[in-house]
Amino acid sequence: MTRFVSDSDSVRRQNRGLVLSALRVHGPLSRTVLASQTGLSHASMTAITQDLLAQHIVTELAETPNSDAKTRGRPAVRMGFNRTAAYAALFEIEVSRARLSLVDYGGTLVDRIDLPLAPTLFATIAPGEFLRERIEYLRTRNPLEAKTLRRIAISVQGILDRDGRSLKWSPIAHLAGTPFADSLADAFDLPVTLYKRGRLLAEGTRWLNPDLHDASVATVFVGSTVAMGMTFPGEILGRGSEGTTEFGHMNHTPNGALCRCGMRGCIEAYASDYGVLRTAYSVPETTTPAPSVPPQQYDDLIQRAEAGDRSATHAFNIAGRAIGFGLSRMMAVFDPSHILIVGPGARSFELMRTEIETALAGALVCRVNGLPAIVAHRDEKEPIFRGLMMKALNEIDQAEFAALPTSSRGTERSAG
Amino acid sequence: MTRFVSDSDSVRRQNRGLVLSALRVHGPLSRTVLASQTGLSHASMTAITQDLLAQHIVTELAETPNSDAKTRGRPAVRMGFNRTAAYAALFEIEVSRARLSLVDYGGTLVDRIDLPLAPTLFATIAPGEFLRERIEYLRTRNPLEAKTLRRIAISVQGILDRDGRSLKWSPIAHLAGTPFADSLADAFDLPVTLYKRGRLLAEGTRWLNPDLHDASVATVFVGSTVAMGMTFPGEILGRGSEGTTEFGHMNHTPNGALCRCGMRGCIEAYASDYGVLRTAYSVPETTTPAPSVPPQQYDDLIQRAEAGDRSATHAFNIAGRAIGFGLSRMMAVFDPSHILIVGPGARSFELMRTEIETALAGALVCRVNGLPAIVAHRDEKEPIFRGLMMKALNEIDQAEFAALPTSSRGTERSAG
DNA sequence: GCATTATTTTCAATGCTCGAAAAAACAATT
DNA sequence: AATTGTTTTTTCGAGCATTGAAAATAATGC
Repeated sequence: MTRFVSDSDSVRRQNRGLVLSALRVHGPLSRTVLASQTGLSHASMTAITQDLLAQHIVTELAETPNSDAKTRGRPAVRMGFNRTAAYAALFEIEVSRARLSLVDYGGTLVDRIDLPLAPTLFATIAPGEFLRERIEYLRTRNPLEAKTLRRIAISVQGILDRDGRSLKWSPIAHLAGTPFADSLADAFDLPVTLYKRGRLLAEGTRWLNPDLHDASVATVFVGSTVAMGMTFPGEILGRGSEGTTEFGHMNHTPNGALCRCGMRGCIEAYASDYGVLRTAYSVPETTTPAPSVPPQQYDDLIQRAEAGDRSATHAFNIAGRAIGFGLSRMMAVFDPSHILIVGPGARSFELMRTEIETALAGALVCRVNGLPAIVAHRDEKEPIFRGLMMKALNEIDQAEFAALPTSSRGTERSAG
Repeated sequence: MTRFVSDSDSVRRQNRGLVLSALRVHGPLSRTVLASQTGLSHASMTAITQDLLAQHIVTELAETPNSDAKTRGRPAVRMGFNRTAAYAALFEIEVSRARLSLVDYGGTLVDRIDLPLAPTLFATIAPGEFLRERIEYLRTRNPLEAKTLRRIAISVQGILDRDGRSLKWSPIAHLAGTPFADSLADAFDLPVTLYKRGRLLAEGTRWLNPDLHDASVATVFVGSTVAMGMTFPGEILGRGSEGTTEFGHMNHTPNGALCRCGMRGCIEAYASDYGVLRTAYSVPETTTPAPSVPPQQYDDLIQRAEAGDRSATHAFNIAGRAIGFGLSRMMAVFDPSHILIVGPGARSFELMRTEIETALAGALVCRVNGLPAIVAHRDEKEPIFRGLMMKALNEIDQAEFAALPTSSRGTERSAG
């Protein structure tokens, strides 16, 4: 069932959620602005903010005695998140590194731990155990915040099962198949959620780039892997597995180059760092890819190609072709208005551009709707973190705080 | 904005919609069953059905004096749609034929007109004009029903614009670019909605096959074209353009066989009737496809292949390969639990099965999640009609009848 | 005719929203 | 210093849809 009975409870949840959502998107707002943004009446706005204040979810901002913009009338009091209302622990797990961050309800970083990840690590210690220890450490280092820790959110790479409770496959060694999310949930008695990295990248990029809010966007990561997330117009944050793809492992050429995943002909096998290097150095396509490539080596190749080196430019042409046909094929199913190329490979975008656009031009959807706008952004770390944090905080907003019952307004109503 | 303010109005709309939806899915139900199906209380059920009865949207069924199943207690009175509450005109436009049906609110066919469509027709007469005349004719032939005609729904082939108001491209000659939906809406002052045929096929198949309700399904049409629609678990009917694809025009082979759409290497160019015939008769891939293929010719080829004819089986292998790799590539974006092959080409499914499954087995998603269940269904006309009808009736349910205000219950409340 | 049983309705309470009017808080003017 | 104007925020009563519990209804079985 997707649709449920609606009653006064769901009305309250919906409208409180609307208010928290508006604050999440726009930052601190006055009641009047909040009313017009959400579409609620001023009367309801008063009632809702009174509740949120009483429950210490938001606070009235002590406005700076800002003399530069004096306006007439009663001054607006802006409401902002009470940063101590909740905390979230955010884990970003990648192939060779991990990072654990503690953020407050307002979205400010409180503490952070960086962890290198040896490929053999999870063969030695159970992932759940390892993560539990790190979070425990973070909690002892921040005892005050630990008390109101409300959620653990984890960014992972690979294929999640339908419930999103564990990985069915992952490029991160020895991680798939272990029930680390559930063991963390048990250990800390907190909700734990897994998110696919490529999808967080897409949603995070949009948070950092509000123009993309009314667009449909395919955000492609190009680097040590190839991944893609989709975002749809209007929706602030997709629910469930919406927007996740296995783009990097879409077939490009039947029986083609060997991919790290073990299959043959994946886009990643041509367009990721190891794929491009393999082509450039004429290593046979069926050679098993190394677990990781030194960033320096990849950068050097880009520089060589930019300088005009034949085998290097050829390799990027092949990569662009793979990405281009992949996008062209994806567009038969999802037709975005914008395509973003993000990650280390974005630096080589101009080297791939012609091949990508040529491939796209061969798609009927593109002939009919025109080419989508294609833009490259270098940095991927910031949007991934932002996406993960926004997911976690939004979950607290909607699933926990919006659902809270009224703090018994109007106690002395008995008289009449 | 996707989310809106919730108030008592939206509560009523939601819950009335829930009731109408339950009746649409399960047929006539008693108030008690309706209450447990929707999750609403018996008290609310009484209120809602009273309104629906007063507004002549549903009627109490005069139960047949069914003596075989005597039960104790007050007998349940089942509620069913009032068939005269509304009527919908349904147009199915295809490349060489069109069909106009008049259905009542209960889903019963009232009248139907079949129309052959010459390829030059819409060059002679504006599509909007042609459709208007046919509907006008249907209305004069059914004057009583014409009075409560509430909606016109049209099944088309091709690419719709983002609002779904017109076709940006269509295999139906001279149809794209004409604002026939809007001119019909003006002429009759009624809502007119366009739906993509491949998507209706997917949704209609699910209405006829309730097992598929909790599954994610890719429904592939194989015949004079190749098309695909997606349905998602739980959702009764997808909204907007959800579930539409251009699967038939997904690229299979760069610079490959010429497709009817003018592009090269589309799946359709290999797997549709003209594609298979072209391969079987070794016609060059770059030969312009005929506008349509006699069904007999296609059937003959299937029979020859079934009999073991080499060039015929080869052609179906090529077709299966195109469909298989298309599905494998689609699964990087949408990963269904079931794949349905529907249409004339479904008869040749066994000839394509090995190639399809081999291609799917090469996808990482399939290695991880297992192969989806693949089933063939011959008939496509019934599910398309059913899908179109259900779309139209569901729109009347939700957008019109669920949104109706209360018929002022409890007039004499002033006393107290 | 009366007990039993399942369905449906009635009733009072609850909780949310909303429009209109009032109150509050400040700037500008007299 | 008091008054007026402006904008924000709160208060108040009305309206509406939901709900649980109790009552009414309509049949069967004995």
